[in-house]
Amino acid sequence: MAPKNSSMPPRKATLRDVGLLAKVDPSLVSRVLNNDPNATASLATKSRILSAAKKLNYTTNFSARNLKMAKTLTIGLLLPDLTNPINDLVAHGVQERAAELGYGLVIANHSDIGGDRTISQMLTQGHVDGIIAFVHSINDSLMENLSKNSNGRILPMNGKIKGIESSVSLDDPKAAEMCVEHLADLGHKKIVGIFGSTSNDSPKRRVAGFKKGCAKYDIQPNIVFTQGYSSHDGYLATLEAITKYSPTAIFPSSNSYALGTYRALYEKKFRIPEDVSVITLHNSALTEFLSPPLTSVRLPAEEMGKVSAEKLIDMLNGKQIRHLIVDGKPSLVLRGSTARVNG
Amino acid sequence: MAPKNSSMPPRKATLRDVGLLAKVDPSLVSRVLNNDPNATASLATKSRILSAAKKLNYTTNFSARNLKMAKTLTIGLLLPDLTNPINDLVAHGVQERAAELGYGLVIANHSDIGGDRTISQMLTQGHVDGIIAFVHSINDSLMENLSKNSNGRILPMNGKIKGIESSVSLDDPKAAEMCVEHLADLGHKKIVGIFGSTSNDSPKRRVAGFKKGCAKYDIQPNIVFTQGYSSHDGYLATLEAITKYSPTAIFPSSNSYALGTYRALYEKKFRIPEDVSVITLHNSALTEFLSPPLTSVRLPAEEMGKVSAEKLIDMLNGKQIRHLIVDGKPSLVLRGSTARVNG
DNA sequence: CTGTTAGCGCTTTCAC
DNA sequence: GTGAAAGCGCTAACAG
Repeated sequence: MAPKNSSMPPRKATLRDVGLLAKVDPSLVSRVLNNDPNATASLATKSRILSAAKKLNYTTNFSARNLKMAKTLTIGLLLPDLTNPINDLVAHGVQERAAELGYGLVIANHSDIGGDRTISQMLTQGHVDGIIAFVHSINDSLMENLSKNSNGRILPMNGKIKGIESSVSLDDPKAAEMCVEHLADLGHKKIVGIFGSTSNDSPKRRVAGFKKGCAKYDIQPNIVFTQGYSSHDGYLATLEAITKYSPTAIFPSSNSYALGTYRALYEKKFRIPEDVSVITLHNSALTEFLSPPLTSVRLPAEEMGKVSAEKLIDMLNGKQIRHLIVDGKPSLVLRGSTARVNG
Repeated sequence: MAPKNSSMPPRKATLRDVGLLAKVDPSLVSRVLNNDPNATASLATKSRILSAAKKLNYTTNFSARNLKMAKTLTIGLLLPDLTNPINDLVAHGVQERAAELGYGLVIANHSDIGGDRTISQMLTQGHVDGIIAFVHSINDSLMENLSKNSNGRILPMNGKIKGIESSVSLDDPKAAEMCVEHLADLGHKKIVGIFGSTSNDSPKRRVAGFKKGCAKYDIQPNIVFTQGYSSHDGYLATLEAITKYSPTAIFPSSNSYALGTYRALYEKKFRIPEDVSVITLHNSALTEFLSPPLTSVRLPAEEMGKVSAEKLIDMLNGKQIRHLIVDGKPSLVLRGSTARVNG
């Protein structure tokens, strides 16, 4: 109504403003608004404060609170990229559990220019209290340093990192083994697995499961290793797999690889699953919508997000976390990309 | 070496600590470290300060700085989900330009539980100075409110939002038109476009381009509208398109839709491109790796990210931004999903 | 039940 | 060229 000195933001309300309006001290406002348990206010004042806060549209200034409390109640999630469909599941899990525990979440991805800097700044400059880092989002040794410099406020997810004592992972070995079992049940003997370098923990564990499964059925454990983790790497590896092993089944160990596998088989005019069966790890929107839909072994990715959030926050509260595997057995999701072997 | 009172974090160094070590006042340290132009320090002191800072591993406490300066030098990017492959491009663009301008970036996605709250909190609680919001990440009217309550520190990206005076978009109409042109050039007459509700700006503009293209070639502009924006929606729409129009070409207007289109055609045993051609908007890792690779019209998604970052920061500095379209003509990326019409 | 006090770490006049 | 002082908005003892 009154002609305010328009266009310029009416300075955000502070605790002091609320206190003035409610005729109480700012500190009391603080206590009431935060439901401080060891501070009891009369119902009358409480409601006066609450309505004053609402009227003034008060919201906490987090810079001030963070400065005072020397923490941000926010955690970060570092992802290698934004394209992998399981990121969405993981992020959802992290967000949900973090929120339950009173923490906010920010996401960063390392395809960002200067992502290394970005991520370490998030920590050292007090944007977040700790970080959940999808393995290999950034250089392992960088991660190790960061962890050391930050008193271990980094939790590797989906695999271990050398030099860091904590991690949250899934039962990748079991899942990889199940992939082989499924193929073996369909009569496949000529199987090729596609994996990243075993100098990294996650591929190493998947390879182990793959080999175990192969051994069980007396199958030759053929493996093609990739340079990186992209669909293009999966594509190249598949071409190599075809020429080298003439397989009846291929096991690209990630969704990204699988996309490349489909492409290579298409190019070389192999039909899926009539000529070659394909199976991968992790069920997702992608496996559901590929043509043919991609048979996969489901892993509890969202649950991994939840557990990670919980454990990181435990760590921030001084608890020691070791390496742990998220509960929940992998399960086969039968779609259209696997079939009984020909002949 | 020295047995530090282990395990507990050695309190982070502050400006005071650096000042003490360098024998100068904290305020001088601040000026030097920030290259304050109206403060000249002798070379000697300057170097003493710099080395002290390095020795103590000093980093700015952003909570304190933000509190003092009443801004965070951080912007937020709100995405509808983490699965759409163009997000990666957009995020990269935003990050790069923001960094150039001295701003950090945090990402949030609305598949997050309580994402509405999350995102508005980012703003009102001072985590970020402003937000770039991919359209329809959150409810439009919520976005409008948020914009009003935050003095317009929200910039819609990839389409307009009713009630908000600024936005950054791409030339979707032109791109949609080019899709039709390409199909027409190949002799297609029975084309179906798949679009979201035209009550939203982005689909509306794509539909306009589609119709314009059809008119130019005297083609019937058949359209199937979707409920949402997922692959599943694209799948359902494609089934409808097939039964209703028996098309020789389909134009799913997004990558997500296209995945569903592929799936539906596969299920119904239509071959791509022999029986039905498919073309979509936005070139990405997905279009490259689908089988067959998906012909698309490339739009400068990363550039849209850059421009958005720049314009949002302009807004934060008080400049008025209207609705603008990012420069850069769309271009056809020929892959394997389109072919001359049969017969 | 409520107010007073102090200070988190930083930037910014204003002195000298 | 450098220091002193004040204060951003909040919370946490401690009083009363």
